[in-house]
Amino acid sequence: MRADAAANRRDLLDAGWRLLAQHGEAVSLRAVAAEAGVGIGTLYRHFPSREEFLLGVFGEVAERIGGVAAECLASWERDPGAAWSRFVHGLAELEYGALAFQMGNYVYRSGLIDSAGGVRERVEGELVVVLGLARAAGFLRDGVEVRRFFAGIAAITRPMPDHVDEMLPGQSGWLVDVFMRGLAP
Amino acid sequence: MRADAAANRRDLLDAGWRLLAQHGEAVSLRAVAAEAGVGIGTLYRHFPSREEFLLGVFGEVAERIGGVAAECLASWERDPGAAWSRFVHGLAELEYGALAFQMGNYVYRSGLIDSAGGVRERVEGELVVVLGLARAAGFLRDGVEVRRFFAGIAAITRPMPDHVDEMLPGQSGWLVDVFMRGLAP
Amino acid sequence: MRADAAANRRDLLDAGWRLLAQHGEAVSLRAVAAEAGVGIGTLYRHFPSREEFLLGVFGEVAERIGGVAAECLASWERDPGAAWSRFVHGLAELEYGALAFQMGNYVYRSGLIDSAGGVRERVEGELVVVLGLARAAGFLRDGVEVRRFFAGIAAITRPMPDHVDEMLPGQSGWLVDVFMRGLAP
Amino acid sequence: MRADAAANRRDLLDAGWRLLAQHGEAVSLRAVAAEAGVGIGTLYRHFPSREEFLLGVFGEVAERIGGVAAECLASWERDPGAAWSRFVHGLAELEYGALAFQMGNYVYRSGLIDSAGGVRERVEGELVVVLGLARAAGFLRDGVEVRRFFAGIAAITRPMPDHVDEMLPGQSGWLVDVFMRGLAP
DNA sequence: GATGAATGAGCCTTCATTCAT
DNA sequence: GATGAATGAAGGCTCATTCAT
Repeated sequence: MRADAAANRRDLLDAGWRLLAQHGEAVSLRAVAAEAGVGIGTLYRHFPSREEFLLGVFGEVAERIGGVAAECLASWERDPGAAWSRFVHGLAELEYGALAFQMGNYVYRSGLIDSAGGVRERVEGELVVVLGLARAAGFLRDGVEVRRFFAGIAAITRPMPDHVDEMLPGQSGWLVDVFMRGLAP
Repeated sequence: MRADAAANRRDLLDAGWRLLAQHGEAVSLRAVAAEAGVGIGTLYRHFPSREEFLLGVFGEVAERIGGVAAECLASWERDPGAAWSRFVHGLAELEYGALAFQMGNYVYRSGLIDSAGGVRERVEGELVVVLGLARAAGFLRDGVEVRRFFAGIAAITRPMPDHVDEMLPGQSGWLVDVFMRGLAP
Repeated sequence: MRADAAANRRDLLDAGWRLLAQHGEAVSLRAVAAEAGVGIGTLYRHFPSREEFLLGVFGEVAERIGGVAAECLASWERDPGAAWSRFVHGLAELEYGALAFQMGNYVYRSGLIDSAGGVRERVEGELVVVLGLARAAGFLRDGVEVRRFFAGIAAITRPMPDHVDEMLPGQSGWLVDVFMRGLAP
Repeated sequence: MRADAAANRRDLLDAGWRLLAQHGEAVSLRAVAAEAGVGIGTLYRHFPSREEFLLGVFGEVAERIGGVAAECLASWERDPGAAWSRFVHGLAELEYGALAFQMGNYVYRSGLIDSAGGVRERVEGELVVVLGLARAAGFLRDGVEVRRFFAGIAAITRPMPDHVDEMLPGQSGWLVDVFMRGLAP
C-alpha cells in the first residue's frame, strides 16, 4: 500500500471513531469521508461496505484497548488501586459504545468479526488478564464475565444527546464510577 | 368508530414503544404503523409529526413509571428492600432508554415537553418521593440527583443489539443490579 | 334536499370559491370543508370528486357572472362608459382565474362541463350580449372573441402570491386597467 | 465526468423550465429528473433543495432575459417599433410566469435571491434600460414601473391548461398584444 | 345525511453504494 | 489510487378519496 493510501486509511478510521463517539450510530459515511478530508470513493476503496468500515474502526479500538490494558499492567505493581481506576476510566474514555453496539448487530451474526483477524479474541484475551488481577486484588467481585464487563462499559458510554451533557455535566463519568463501585465485592 | 380510533391509537403507542425499545431511536414510523396494523396515514392522523408521536409514547411511559412508583410505595412498609429492588428493576424493564434520549434531544429544548401536560414534572415528582425513601432506608447514598438516576436507567436500558441478548442473556438485568449496588451507600 | 343540506352545499361552494381565489389552485378539500364548517365527508356527499366540486363552484361563479352582466345591462342606458368599466372590473373582482384554469384542464376534456347543465354556454351567452354593446359603443375593438376575453380576465386574476401584493399593491387592478385599455379600438 | 455532470445540470434546468412553463408551479422534482433522463438523486446533487433548483432555473431565465434585452438594444436603431414588439413578445415567450411567482413566494422573502448573484438586480437593470428607450420612443406611457411590467408579463404567461391552447390557439400572444397596446400612451 | 377515521399514493429529501473518469 | 457524480430505496409527511358509525 502506498504511503498516502495508508495515511488515508488511518484518517478515515480516526474520523469514523471520532464521529461515532460524538454523534452516535447514525453517522453517514459521507460525513466520515468529509471529516477525514477524502472523497467518499476513497472510503469505499478501503472498506467495501459500511460493515467493513465499522469493523475497521473496531480494529483500531481494539488496538487502543490493548494499550490501556498494557498501561494498566505496567503500573499495577506500583499502585494497583490507581491502575485499576485508570483502566476502567481509560476504557470508558474510548467511548466505544456506539461502535460496539452498531457493529454487533449485523457484523457479529455474519461471522465477519471472526474472519477479520480475531478482533474479539484479542480484546477478550487482554481484558481477561486485567480482570483477573483486579479480582485477586479485591477490586472486583467474583463471577464478573469479561463480556458482561465489556458490554457494560459499552452500554454506559454510548453517546448521549447534547442536551444531557448540558443538563447533567459529567453524567458519563458519574455512571462509570457507579459501575465500578457496583462491581466491587 | 370512536372505539376503533382509540384502539388504533393505543395500538400505535404500544407498537411504538415496543419497536423503540427493541430497535432503537431510528425506528421508522412506517414500521410502527405496520406493526400496529394500520396505515401510515392513520398514525399521522393521531400524531401529526414524529415528535408528537414520540411525545405520545413518552406519555405512556410516564404513566407506567407512575404505576411502578405507586406499586413501590404501596409495598414499602411490608418490605422496603424488596420494594426498592422491584422499583429499580421495574423502571429498567420499561426500557425507556431509546425513547428518553431521542425525545430529550429536540423535544426538551423546544419546550414541547413542558407544554404537553408537564410530563417531566410529573415523572420527576414521583421519583423524588421514592428516592427519598430509599435514601432514608439506606439503599441509596446521598447526593444522587433524580435526573442522574433517571438518565442512568435510560443509559443502561438503551436497546442493545439482538446478539447481546443471545451471548449475554440477562445482561440488562445484570447491569441494573450493578447500578443499584453502585448507588448504595 | 333538506334545508340544512342545502345550506351546507352553499357554504361549501362559498368556501371553495373564497379559498381558491385567495390561495390558488392548490387548496386542499379538507381546508375547504373546514372553512365551510363541515366535515370532509359532507363535502364528498355533495360532490363525489374534486372535479365535481370545482365544477360546482364554477356554477356559482357563472351565477355571479350573470349578475354582473345583468347589472351592466340595467345601467347601460344611463352611462355606457361607467357600465362597461364596472362590468370589466366586476368580472375581475370575481377572481375566477384559479378556478377556471384549474377546472379546465381535466374537466373540459372529460366533457363534464357540458354534461353539467351547460355552464359554459350560459356564461358565454351572457357575455356575448355585453361585448356586443361595448363594441357598438366604441369601447371594444372588433374581433375580440368572447372566449379570449373571458380567458384573458382569468389569466390576469389568478391569485398572485402574497409578496406580490406587498411589493406591488393593486397590481391586479392595474392589470385589469391595462387590459381594458388594450382592448379599446 | 465533469462534462457529463455539466450536461446533466443543463438538462435538469432545461427540463425544469419546460415543465414549469407547461404544467405550472407544482411540478414534482421527480418528474423533472425523469424528463431530464436522470435519477432523482442526481437532481439533488446539483441542487440541494427545491428552492435551490428553482433558483437555478430562474438564473437561466435571467440569462435569457438578458439575451432578449441585448437583442432588442442591438436592433433598436434600425427599427424601434419592431425591436420593442420583439422584446415584449420575446419576454413573454420565456413563459417565466409560473417560475417567477413560485420563487418570489419564498425565495424573495428569505433573501436567497439576493445572495445568489444579484439575479433580481441584474434583471431589473436590463429591463430599466429598455423600458426607458420605449418610453422615450412613445411606445410606453409614463409611470409604468419596471416591476409591474415584469409581473404583468408573468401574470399573463402563467401556464394555461392545455385545452386553452386547443380552443384558443395563440391566446398567450393575443394577451401580450393587448398588454402592449394597453401600455401605450 | 353528517361525521371524521383510515388508507395509500405521491412528494421532498437523505444516504449507502456503484462506477466512470 | 482518488475522486465525486449517479442511482434508487427509504423515510417523514400530505391529501384525495372511501367507508363505518
